[in-house]
Amino acid sequence: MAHPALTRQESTTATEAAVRKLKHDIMSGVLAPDSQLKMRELKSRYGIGATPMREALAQLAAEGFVHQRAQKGFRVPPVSIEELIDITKTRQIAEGEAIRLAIEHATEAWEEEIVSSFHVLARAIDHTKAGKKDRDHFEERHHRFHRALISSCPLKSLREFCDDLYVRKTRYRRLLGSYGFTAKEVIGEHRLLMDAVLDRDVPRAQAVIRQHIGITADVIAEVLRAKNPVKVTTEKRKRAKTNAR
Amino acid sequence: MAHPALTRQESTTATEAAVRKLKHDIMSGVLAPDSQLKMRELKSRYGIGATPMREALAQLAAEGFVHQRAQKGFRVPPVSIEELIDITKTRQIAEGEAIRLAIEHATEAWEEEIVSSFHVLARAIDHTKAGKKDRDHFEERHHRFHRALISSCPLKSLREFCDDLYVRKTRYRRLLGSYGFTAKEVIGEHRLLMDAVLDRDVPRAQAVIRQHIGITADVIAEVLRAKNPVKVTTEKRKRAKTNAR
DNA sequence: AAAACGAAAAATATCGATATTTTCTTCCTA
DNA sequence: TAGGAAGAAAATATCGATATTTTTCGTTTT
Repeated sequence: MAHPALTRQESTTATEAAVRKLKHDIMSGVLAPDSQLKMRELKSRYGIGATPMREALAQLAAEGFVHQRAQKGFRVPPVSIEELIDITKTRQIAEGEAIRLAIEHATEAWEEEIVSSFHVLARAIDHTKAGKKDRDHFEERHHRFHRALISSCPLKSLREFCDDLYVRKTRYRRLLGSYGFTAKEVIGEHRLLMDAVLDRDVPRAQAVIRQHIGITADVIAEVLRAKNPVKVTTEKRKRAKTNAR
Repeated sequence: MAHPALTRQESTTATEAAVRKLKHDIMSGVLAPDSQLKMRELKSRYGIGATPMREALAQLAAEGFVHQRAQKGFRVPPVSIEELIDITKTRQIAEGEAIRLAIEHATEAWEEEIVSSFHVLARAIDHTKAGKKDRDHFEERHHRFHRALISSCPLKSLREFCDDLYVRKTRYRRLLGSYGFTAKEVIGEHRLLMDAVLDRDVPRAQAVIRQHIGITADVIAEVLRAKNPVKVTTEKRKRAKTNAR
């Protein structure tokens, strides 16, 4: 049976489980940016064989969560301020359009989901103590709220694009641990968003979302720059036993 | 190169070759929409083992070129008018923004690439006889021209999104074989695009690109509807020996 | 007959071992 | 002593076989 290292949830495939866990480990920074992903380590870490491990890597490579070079294996993508800026500006455009469409196609269910996801988010922010588990807890609710804002946008491709950009940016946010906003400020920011959208004020909603996306990125970029003045790329390292669970 | 089954190009991995060929076969309609992709057949068709085949499928599944269901294997994605419309509208928005940015960041190299890719495209259209090889030839040049239009847009994420939408729409175009435009009309359409962009007239360029994207989609949708009044999804079928080469 | 059951067959998912390529060491040479 | 083969070690990519799950198709039961 399959139980070696980590529990494989029932009715789920080994590949799926590996994708989920590997993605999480990359997003949360457990696996450092630019570090090499060696088959040996991955296999034992996630307790599966080469085939599903490789399949998971291929899938994540296609989504951009890992980089691949023929015959050179896989690595965690590096982070760069340039990419953060690119993601941010693109997201300001895409999400601006998505919010406009969402408001133009407003429904009651959409409003309800915004209100309730905001409530849950605000509560999570208040209770968060920056613990590891808490972080996942917060991120899940934060993601849900942002998805809710544009959920009534009828263009699926556009919604998915926004979601992709959201996720890619989240990686940057998470790699920094906490970043100087108080709970009150964070809640306030999101309340502004909710209010503008629920008022169905398109220009204001667009302005607020653009500002929200921009200000967060600015802070992240600043911290990134401070951490690593010139190159962000992590230095070579023999092993990362520390992270090896 | 690119022979029937085997012939793995040097310095290329088996997986990469499989990805390339499988993607082509799906895009060009050699593998019918909604048909099941059986490992046995795929392995022999592309002349590789299970591991790289599976890896290729996983990669294409992440990009949306094949669908996957746990324990049920892989299939060619179905086509639907709804998806075509979704892609079209989203692309009108995304490409409109990308063209605006491209014009705002115009460079000489950008203009040159537009002019030369247009020239090559026009020539290809004139010479095309709708043969199989010719189709690939035309598509390559058509793709190049559309990439050129937005190549000076500084937002990589946005450019890539446009490209993704372009490719997804191309599948619909290709699945229809030819569709009632004369060579002169097609060239004229693209010349309008080129002129508007080179004049650096943002509103006009946006209008033309939106119209260009929309009109093509309208024609495709019409043909699709005619072909398959109710459901587009292909009927079940035991085997597709015809295609199995 | 329709539903329900249960092997047998087929297809998917996974593993362990092997072939291939890259990287690292060591030793030789100019 | 820097440069560079040559061989060893490590890592990647691939294959063939096996375990697991789904599908098929007679057969039985109501």
